[in-house]
Amino acid sequence: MATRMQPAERRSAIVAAAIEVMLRKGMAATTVRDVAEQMGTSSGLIHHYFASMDDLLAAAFDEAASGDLEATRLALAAEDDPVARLRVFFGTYARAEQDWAFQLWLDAWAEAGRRPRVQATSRRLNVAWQRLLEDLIEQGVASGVMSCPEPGPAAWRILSLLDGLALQAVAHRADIDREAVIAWSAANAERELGLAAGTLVPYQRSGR
Amino acid sequence: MATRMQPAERRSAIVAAAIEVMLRKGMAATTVRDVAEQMGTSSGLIHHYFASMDDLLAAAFDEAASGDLEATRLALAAEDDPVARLRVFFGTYARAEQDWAFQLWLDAWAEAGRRPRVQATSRRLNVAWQRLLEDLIEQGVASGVMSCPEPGPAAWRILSLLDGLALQAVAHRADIDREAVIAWSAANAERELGLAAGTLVPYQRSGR
DNA sequence: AACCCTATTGCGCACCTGTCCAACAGCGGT
DNA sequence: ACCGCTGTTGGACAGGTGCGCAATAGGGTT
Repeated sequence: MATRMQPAERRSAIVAAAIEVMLRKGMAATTVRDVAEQMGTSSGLIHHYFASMDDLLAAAFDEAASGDLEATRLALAAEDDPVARLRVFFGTYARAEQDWAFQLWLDAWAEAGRRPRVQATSRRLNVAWQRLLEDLIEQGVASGVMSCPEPGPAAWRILSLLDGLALQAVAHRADIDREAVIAWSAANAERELGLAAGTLVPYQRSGR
Repeated sequence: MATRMQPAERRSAIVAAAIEVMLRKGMAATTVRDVAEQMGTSSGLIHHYFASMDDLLAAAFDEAASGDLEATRLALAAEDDPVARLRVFFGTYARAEQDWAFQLWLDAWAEAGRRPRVQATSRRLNVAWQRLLEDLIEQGVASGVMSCPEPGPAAWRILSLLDGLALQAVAHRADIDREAVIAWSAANAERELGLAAGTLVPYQRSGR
């Protein structure tokens, strides 16, 4: 019998195991028994903590994705200048979306139709990312270093671009020059926000 | 007993039924029995024409997605001027990705990990779209109306942007001003290709 | 009209899924 | 040392899955 744990610890242990399995097999293929085996416990235990599979998957996705969001928030707080913050945002967002992370988002979007709580979680986090960038832009506008008539739609467009690039990177499994991609999307954002070229990414590449 | 059909007809009837079900329930939730019921025949019949479920889903996705590709090719052929063609491309691509179509692509990408043939089909079509746009750009450059140092990456970036916008539209179920989105992405492409502002979309909106 | 070929049937098989639950076991308080 | 609360077990259960196969039926040919 597996050693008894405090409810809070056990709960997060289950979530951690679920994340592990999701990354290995994909969200749709993750089963109760897989998670139990990953933890080395019985399958019944999982339903003692989570009312349904939808619950568990939502919690696991939340944990995995919220981590990136918090990491970005933390990195942002370390900077004072709005432009420097924006620069950090591009760096961490692009890194957060790489490899496994974006595949998880894809799974969540596809699964959203069948799993209400996964859908709710995905939507909530999506909005949080947009709000984060929107606030960043508004700070920049307020301090006069940026100009942007509609921070909301602008944030939304910039995120769309980043997501689209991540999507293409996953769709073609081909290796992609991530640095060039970041540079291009940053250059795009510079135009969008009325910043001078090279402000966000000093090391411009060959492409326009 | 369902009326006997010619192999070719029956095969495409099965594919049509599969598409119907996929659109209604999502690719992952589409089962052999669902498709059979949709056709009003027995489930065994499906395996008489398709070796595996992977096969069937790939064929159905291929049929559904290739349709949009061909429609765009056809619309393109009706124009002579490279710029006019590009304008048509933006209109039809944005329309092709709306509603159900993009959800299908999402399903395909998420399912790709578990279904080899779906993965192969998705990749092939993805490349075809990029090639189509790349050729378009090269024609424009050759005739001197566009300037673009790297047509390949440029096409890839433009498609990323369009896909990202569609992604956000699906993720937020919120209604989105599609015309404004098209206008913005077209304006972006104008910069990318050295075209004058308003060349691709005459009716510019409020946003930058 | 007889016949053959094959499209079509409908069920069986083995396996997997989420969920539930009675029994069990170990830790904390008495 | 005892005992009760509850974390944990492991299997039962009903349903669903892709796939295979012997039997059937119906259209085209002779």
